[in-house]
Amino acid sequence: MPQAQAVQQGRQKDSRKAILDAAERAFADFGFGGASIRAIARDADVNQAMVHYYYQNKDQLFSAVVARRSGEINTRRERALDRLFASEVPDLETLIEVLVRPTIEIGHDTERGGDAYARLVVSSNNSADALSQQAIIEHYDPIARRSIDAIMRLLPELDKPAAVRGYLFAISVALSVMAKTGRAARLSEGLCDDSDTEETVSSVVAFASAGIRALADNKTGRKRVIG
Amino acid sequence: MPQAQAVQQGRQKDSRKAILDAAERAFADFGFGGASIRAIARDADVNQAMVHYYYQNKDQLFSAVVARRSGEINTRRERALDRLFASEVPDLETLIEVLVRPTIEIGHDTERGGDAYARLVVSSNNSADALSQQAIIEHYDPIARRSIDAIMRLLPELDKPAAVRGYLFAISVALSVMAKTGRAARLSEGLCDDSDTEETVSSVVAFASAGIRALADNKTGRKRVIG
DNA sequence: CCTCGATTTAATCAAACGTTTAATTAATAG
DNA sequence: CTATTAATTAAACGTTTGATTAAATCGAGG
Repeated sequence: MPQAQAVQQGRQKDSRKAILDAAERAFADFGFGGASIRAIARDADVNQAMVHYYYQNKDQLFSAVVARRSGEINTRRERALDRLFASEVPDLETLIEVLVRPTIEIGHDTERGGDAYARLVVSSNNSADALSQQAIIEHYDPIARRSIDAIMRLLPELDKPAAVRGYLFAISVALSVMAKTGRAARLSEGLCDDSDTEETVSSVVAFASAGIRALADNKTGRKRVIG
Repeated sequence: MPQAQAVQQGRQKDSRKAILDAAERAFADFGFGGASIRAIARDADVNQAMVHYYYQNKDQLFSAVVARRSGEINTRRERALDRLFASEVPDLETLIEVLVRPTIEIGHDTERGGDAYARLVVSSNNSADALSQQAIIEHYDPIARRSIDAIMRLLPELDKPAAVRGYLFAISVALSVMAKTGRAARLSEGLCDDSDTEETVSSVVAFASAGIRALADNKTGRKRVIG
C-alpha cells in the first residue's frame, strides 16, 4: 500500500508527482479513453505498476489530476473574492476579472503544465460522461455558487436564472481562451496572439461584463441598442 | 469496396446511417479514444466488419460524423448570411442570431441526435489533437472567416483581432449551451432550463452582441460603465 | 548489521482493441 | 435462369489495454 503522506526525503525521485504530470498531459492530449497507463508510466519514467501503486485505478488517477489544479484555482478565487468584498462593493468588471484571471493564467502557464490541464478541463466541462460530471460537481460547483451569489449582489436587477447564465457564459469564454488552440492566430492571420495573458484577460473581462449587463436588459426591456 | 452512392432501395436496412448515428453517440459519450468500434457496431445493430467496409478506419469514421452535421450547420448559416445582407445592413443582434441559432438548434434537436453531436463538437473545438484540429480547420474555419468579415462590416470601429476574438467568444458561448449538461439547472435549483431553445438563443444573442460591442470600447477608451 | 516498511521491478493475466480475411447471402442486370 | 456485383457475416489476426502478482531493492532506526 502507498503511504498517504510520503516522507519523500533524500535522493529518491518523486514518482507521485511525475505520474500526475504525465497523466495530465496524456488525458489532455488523448482524452480519458485515449490515454494509456503504459504511456503515462513511460512518460513519467516510472514502472507501469507504480501508477496503480499510488493511484489504484485509471478513474482515481483522473480525479487526482483534476483535484490538484482545481484546488489551486479555487483557493486563488476564494481568496480574491474575500479580499474583494472585504472593503466595499466592487464594480462588475473587477468581480469578473477575479473570477476569470486564475483560470486564464493557469492555462497560460505552460512551464508548469497548465496548458495541458486547460485542455483537459475544457473538455470535462462540456462532457456528459459520469467521471467528468463528477469532477465538475465536486471541484467546481461550490465556487460557482459563490460566484453567482456575488454577481447577484452586485447586479440586483438580475434574477437567478440570468445570473446563472451570465456566470456560465463568462466561464465558457474564459475556458475557451484558457486552452490555446492557435485558432485565433490562424483566423486573424497572426494578428491575434492568444498567449498574451494580459490582453486576453482584458478582452474576456470587457466581453463578459458587458454581456452580463445585457442579460439584465434582455429580461426587462428586450432588444435594446446601446452604441 | 463499398459503393459511394449506394442505391439503397428495397428492404435492405441503411447500415451506413445506422453506423454514423451510433458513432456520433459513442464519440460524444466516450471521446475518440474511449469509443470502440465494436460497441458502435453493436449499437447500430450491424456486424463489426461493416464499419470498416463503409468507413475504412476509425479516423475516417470520425471525420464522416463531423462532416455530416457541419454540412448542415454551414449550409443554414451561409443561406442566412446571404439573405441577411441581400436587402440592407442588418443590426448586430440579427447577425449574431444568424450565426448562433443553427448551432444551438441542432444541439437541442434531441430526436435527431443533435445533442450527441453537440457534445462532440464542443470537445473537438477546444481539443489539440491532430484529428480534431483537422476537422475544425476543414469544416468550420471557412464559415468563421466569412462571419468575422460580416462582423467587421457591421462594426467598422472593430479591428481584426477584436473581431476575431468577438466571433470566437460568441461561438464559445453558443457551444456551451449547445451541449446540455444540466449544469445550469443544477446551479439554479431548477429555475434555469437549458432545453428552452428560444430563451437560450435570446440570452446568447444579448450576451454576445453586448460583449462584441464592448470589445470595441475596450480597444479605444478602456473601462467604461454603461448602465 | 539487520530489520522493517516503503518503494520499485519484471512478468503475467484475461479482456478488449482496430483491422483483415475469406466465405456467404442478397439484389440487380443481361 | 445465370452472371455479377454489393452487402453482410463469422472468425481470426496481432497488439494493446488496465490490472495483479510476487519478488527484488531501497532507506532509515535500532
